Amino acid sequence: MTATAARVDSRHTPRKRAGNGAAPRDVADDVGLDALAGHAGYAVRRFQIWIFQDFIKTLGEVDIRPTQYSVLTVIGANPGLSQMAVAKRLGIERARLVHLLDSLEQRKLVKRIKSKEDRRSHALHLTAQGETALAKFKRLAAEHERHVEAKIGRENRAQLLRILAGFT
Amino acid sequence: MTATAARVDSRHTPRKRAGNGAAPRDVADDVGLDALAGHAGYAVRRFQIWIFQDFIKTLGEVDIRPTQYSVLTVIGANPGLSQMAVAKRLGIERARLVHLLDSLEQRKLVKRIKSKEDRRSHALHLTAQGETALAKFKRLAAEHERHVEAKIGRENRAQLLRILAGFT
DNA sequence: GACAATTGTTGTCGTCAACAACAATCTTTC
DNA sequence: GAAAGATTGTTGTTGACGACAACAATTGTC
Repeated sequence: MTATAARVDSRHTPRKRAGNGAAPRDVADDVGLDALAGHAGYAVRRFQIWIFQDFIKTLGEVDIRPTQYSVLTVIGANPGLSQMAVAKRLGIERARLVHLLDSLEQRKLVKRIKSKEDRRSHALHLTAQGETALAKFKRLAAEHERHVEAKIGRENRAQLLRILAGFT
Repeated sequence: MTATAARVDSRHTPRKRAGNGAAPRDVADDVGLDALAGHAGYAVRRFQIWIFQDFIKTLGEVDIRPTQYSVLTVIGANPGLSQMAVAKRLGIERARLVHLLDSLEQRKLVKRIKSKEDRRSHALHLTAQGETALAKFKRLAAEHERHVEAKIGRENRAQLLRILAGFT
């Protein structure tokens, strides 16, 4: 007689599964989500939460979050970019990028160099320390990608990247 | 992969705008993102931002955000659930659900009914008003899904749902 | 040279996830 | 049956993040 809270008051509960007489194992296991099953946004949101948590955990030893990683990667691949260019490319506000760069600059990973051509802007570069650090970050990120493969399957991950290639 | 990756090629198409404002397609278009192209998390994040913005915009006339919609849908499909059960099923904190329900209850869409079996918990139900409102929300959400199809293709959307079915 | 636009910066506001603490209420254990 | 422990709803804080607005310095345009 332990199924007090676990048993859903099934007076008005619509029949979702036919004849499933199994005992409820956990509270939310027999809660139907049928209406949400067909929504792409919900699935994508849940997946994105999972993938970010794994990224944060996998890169936890170096204390790098996904947004920081993307900033470092873009700067590493395109040295000398302005803050505006980086923000526009990554789809983040330039106001937000200020704080991100403050943090990364304090950690001696990037440096802002006053541009000669346009004295309003800063040319962004990785420090030497930042380059070696980014190499390590990339190895950990590759490990994270393997976690993704293990989670959804190698072929499915490839299809996902193909489907969403237009958003990068 | 070292510092030689300064690949801001000479693809400078100097299409300078006329004195008119707002020509957002110049600075970042030729910035290489090669390193991020293979990262599933980045593509998923960008896609999730797009899909949420379209959802918020499409359901803007009724002022319903994705999380609110998911809460209403789950309650509508499973009346009498406790807050704990809803939170666990949707993967949101029960602390967060409190504010969400406060808002939805103020709008007369849901009601908390003190449970008789477990006087700590609340049984969640849609109001009559909430049920008719949810029907409208679902029509708008279906319209949003058509936007997704138009964006990534009907077949790709179906594959996406299949790949991410385990996360719902 | 006057005027508009851009860049980096600072600030505020609201959303969201992650915790921590608490009172009220079960549940377990002795 | 009472004490100890766990659960539920609630309040609060913290930090990451997106959106916006305002500002000084600088650049471009007329």
